[in-house]
Amino acid sequence: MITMREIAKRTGVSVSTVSLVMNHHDEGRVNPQTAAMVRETAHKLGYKVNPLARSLRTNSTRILGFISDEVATTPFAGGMILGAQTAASQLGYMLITVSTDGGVREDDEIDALKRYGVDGFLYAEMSNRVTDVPSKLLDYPTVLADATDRNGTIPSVVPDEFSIGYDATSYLVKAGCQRIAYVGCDAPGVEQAQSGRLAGYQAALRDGGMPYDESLVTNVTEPKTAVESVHDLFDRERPDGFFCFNDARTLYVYETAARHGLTIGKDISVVGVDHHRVFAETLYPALTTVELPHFEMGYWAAVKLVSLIDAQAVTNLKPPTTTAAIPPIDANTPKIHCTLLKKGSVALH
Amino acid sequence: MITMREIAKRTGVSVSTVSLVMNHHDEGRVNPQTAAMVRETAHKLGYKVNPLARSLRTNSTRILGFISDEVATTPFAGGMILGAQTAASQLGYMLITVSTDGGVREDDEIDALKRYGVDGFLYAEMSNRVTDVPSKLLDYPTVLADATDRNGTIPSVVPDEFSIGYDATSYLVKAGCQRIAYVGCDAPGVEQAQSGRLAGYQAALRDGGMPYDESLVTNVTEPKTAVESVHDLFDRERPDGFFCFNDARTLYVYETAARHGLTIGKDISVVGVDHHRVFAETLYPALTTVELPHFEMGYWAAVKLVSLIDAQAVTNLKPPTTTAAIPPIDANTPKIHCTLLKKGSVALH
DNA sequence: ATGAAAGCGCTAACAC
DNA sequence: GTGTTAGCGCTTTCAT
Repeated sequence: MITMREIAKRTGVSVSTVSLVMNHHDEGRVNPQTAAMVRETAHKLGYKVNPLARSLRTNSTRILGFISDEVATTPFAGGMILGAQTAASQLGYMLITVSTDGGVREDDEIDALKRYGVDGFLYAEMSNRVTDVPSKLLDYPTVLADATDRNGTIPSVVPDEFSIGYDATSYLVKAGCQRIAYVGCDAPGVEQAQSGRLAGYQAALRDGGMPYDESLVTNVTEPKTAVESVHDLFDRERPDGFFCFNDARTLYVYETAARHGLTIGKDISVVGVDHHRVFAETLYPALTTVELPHFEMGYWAAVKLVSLIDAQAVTNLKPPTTTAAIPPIDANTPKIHCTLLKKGSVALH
Repeated sequence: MITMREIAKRTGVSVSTVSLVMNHHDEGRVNPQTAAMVRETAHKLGYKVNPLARSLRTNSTRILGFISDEVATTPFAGGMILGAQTAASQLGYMLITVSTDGGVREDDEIDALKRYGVDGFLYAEMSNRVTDVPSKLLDYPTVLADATDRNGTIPSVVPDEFSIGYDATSYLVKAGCQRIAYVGCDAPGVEQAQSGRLAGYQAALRDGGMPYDESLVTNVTEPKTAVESVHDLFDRERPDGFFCFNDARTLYVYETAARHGLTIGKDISVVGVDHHRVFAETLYPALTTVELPHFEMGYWAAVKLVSLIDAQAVTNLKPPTTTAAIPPIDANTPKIHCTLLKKGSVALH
């Protein structure tokens, strides 16, 4: 490992001078010539600051803690983690991810993260909900992802549920569907997503000049009765378009369609939120999907968190290439409390 | 933050004594009375060692680096991460996870991890393959998960592919199937999995007193032609049992079955490897699944890595409750080079 | 403009 | 048995 002392020795200056230069605190304090030399040898030797040693003095590790459960059970956690990691990496931070499933106690994990000196926390849910932030986080900078704080005091990043419903339904309207059904979800915990998407569905119908008809809406909870109720919807209403709350509900529709001998993309149109990639990629290219912005939520939550920790670190951040589809948000986006993000990608086929 | 100095002051001893006690180096060096006092006040004050400060002296952070790509694109990464994190947590280590998709350069991430002082690396693939370990890892303790090193020098943990094929097929034999098909995969990169599972399939047929018939095997590569070839297999061979290489291939079979008006669990039996949870949970309870031991691979890879770093840290480890299904492996399992793991859970319905 | 020195929390060799 | 001391790599105050 190459240290400041090393490059001080080689340059013939003191460690403090090197420190000043390496931290860009040399403006008007260090001779530009000296500074240049220091920088040069540092670069030549491939010097990198030891963040752990630094943290001993500064009380700042540039480590972010990412907490969530369900990492092992949903395919969506990965996107959020990757988004958060991408932002962290761009800002010179590191991400430590812990999941609290697997029998690991949440409070213990938080303690462990604190021991490792994280500068702040990302607390992520895997489905937009109102949540209680663990009290152990309250004394640290914390940002929620895919959830909002019940008390409204913690900044959070959530998807634009209304737009998801609106865009999906508009797509079906434009596709020429006459009888557009909504296969929703009234399970507890997802009220935010359900109501937002339903409202978007209704608005898109209205803007498309179509009436809102309650009998075209079925809210599915129990897997057991799910196929039945969708089957029922098919028989009763003969919809020609379906907006599905999530992957499971898309499956119900597909199953029912197959049993009725109907082909998606020909006889009926389906737009599903977030269904598993394998469907669209390998089997049902005629399915249209609205992807939840998991990557983007992770990304902007991390940006927000870093801005809380060190406001000026966030200047000159360039948004990630992978999120070309998100609307032009400036570096000072994530507003406090509730930032709306939307991936405008209703894929056309 | 409560430091050693603090508890030294309170107890009236020196910091070094506290250090000795807290590191269990007091045996025969520190008066048991004093030791007890130290321990007591440490406990009372909730003292926790600062691993970062310690690492400055010891060159050991007790942080493990977990590297993989595809965290955002496969639903399986989460299980491995959780397994690794669980083991790390049990052994007093922390896990920093980085993924190299998202445009982040692998070498850069490795450098970053080194800067943060990781003691070793877990390098994970999302499908059992022969891989080249990045040269940047060669000077650190490293363990592969779901992959083997091309040079055979790096320890690795992989699934027992043969048993997967054998168990799945045996299940179909026991279920009374007469014509058992294998829907395999001959895409490049998964040769290990494909050949192992195929061999298991053949062995189970043999042991079941059934002939191996090549025309019952179809190896699917291209999604485009996939449904066709499975359709073809249905028409040509009229199998009554299917062993499917992975979730996509299970889907092809389900699709084809639906189109033929056949019901899984009634007309035909299907055993699929690792298909998405949502299938079994919400729609097709009659599907039988063999789950790849992602959690276990992550878990044992981490155990192995820690044993490389600090052999005696691994004593008195108790295996995680979540892996009750894995065979009784002792703490000294992961053998060097190639440890075979198997989740013996062919779920019966 | 630069360096000496102190100290972050901890470990370990060495004295007493 | 226990304390003193030095030092890990870095930042920062204070002399010079």
